[in-house]
Amino acid sequence: MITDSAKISIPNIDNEMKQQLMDNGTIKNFKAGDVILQENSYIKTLPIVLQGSLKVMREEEDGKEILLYYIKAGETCVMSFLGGISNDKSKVKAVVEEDSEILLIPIHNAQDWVSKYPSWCDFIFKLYHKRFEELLSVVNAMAFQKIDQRIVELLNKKYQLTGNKEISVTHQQLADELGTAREVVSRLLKQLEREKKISLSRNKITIL
Amino acid sequence: MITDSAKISIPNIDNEMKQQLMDNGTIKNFKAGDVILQENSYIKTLPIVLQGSLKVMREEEDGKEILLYYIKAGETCVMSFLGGISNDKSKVKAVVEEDSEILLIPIHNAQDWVSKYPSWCDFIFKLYHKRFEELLSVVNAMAFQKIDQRIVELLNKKYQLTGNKEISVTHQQLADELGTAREVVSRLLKQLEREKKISLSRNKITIL
DNA sequence: ATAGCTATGTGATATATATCACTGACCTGT
DNA sequence: ACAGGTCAGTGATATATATCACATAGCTAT
Repeated sequence: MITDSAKISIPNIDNEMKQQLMDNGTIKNFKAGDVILQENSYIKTLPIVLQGSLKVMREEEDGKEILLYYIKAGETCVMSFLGGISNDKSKVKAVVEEDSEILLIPIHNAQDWVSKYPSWCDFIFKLYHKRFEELLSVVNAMAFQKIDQRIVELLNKKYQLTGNKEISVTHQQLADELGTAREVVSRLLKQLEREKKISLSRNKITIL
Repeated sequence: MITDSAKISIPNIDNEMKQQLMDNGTIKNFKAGDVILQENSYIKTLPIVLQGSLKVMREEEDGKEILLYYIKAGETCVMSFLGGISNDKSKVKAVVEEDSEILLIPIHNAQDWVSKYPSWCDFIFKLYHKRFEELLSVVNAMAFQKIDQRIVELLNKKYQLTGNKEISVTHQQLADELGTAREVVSRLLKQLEREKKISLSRNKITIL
């Protein structure tokens, strides 16, 4: 399958590598809300985000969940990488955040390339490291910060993702991503509005 | 510097690789409590634990901290790996848990070997993955579990580390590792003792 | 325009954990 | 055996968050 080379823009990936990605991968389009990777499912492909973004969540049986990090354009899901190789079931859920175009690479290719192409190996290592630091900051937030600070940081992350100060999200969604209750989020958001840091309307929060 | 080959037992590391480790590494001994890696310090060596164990903590400025995971014999600190390469300051603190013998590898060697020796690359990737999952379980614990459950799991981890049901630890240490207060731990331990799950004495907790 | 749905606002109350204040128990060095 | 330190036990209280219960607001389809 031949895909459009122009679409693949990954930092520090050389042309030979890019050719491999094009020859072996398949491009698919997804809509916001689509689930790319289910918790406890087996992993057969490595998703590389070409456009849009995914969010990766950890989920508890009872439906409670918490946001781990976002996967942006030019990045991939490291959990899929070694998880796929060791034939693990996925321990996380990946959901499309913004409408996305995703390049799916068979997991065995992704593995082979590590020893063949230094730029690929480097790409994977750098991402592992980035995710590791992001997870660390989740741990940090949960251990040392109160929920109001965490809400502010989450809103800022969403702003950075899209560059838009108008964030389309419900209180329930924020509560889910923070692993808390909707009422808690509503109250704290109201407080932030009183402090003139944000303004609230239905399905939308605007950063001031 | 030539070190004793017999001491180096790392799963799936071949002899050529082992020779490299011996030729380029230095063995040092540390006592329980020694700090191997300070938060915010630069990283110049990759520590491989030959005997004993380390614990890796995340620390907040005000002295509050939380346990991330243990590094056991035959393992290394992945945070040091790419952190060292990108010349990052360490975001974690590593403390010797049990008296340890540690092989220190210059960080540039560790990096070079990734492309030269597939077994080394594999070793590093597998560890990244393992740590990733451990961090995930820390996130999980903090998000979804109450402190009493977390104490029980921490005691079990410590038991698995040494194989000894008598655990030498103070309530303060447990509180630090869980990121909570000593009184909270004392009360919950007392409760566990009433339930006949453990028995308490000064500096020691015995799992029943 | 109405019905029905989803999202939000908010009081009341429950619970887990954090903090403060103090006591006594145990250990170590002299 | 005593002094001074560290460790553990525990009441009282404060705080953050979770849960329950309900009211109202805004959107959507007919």
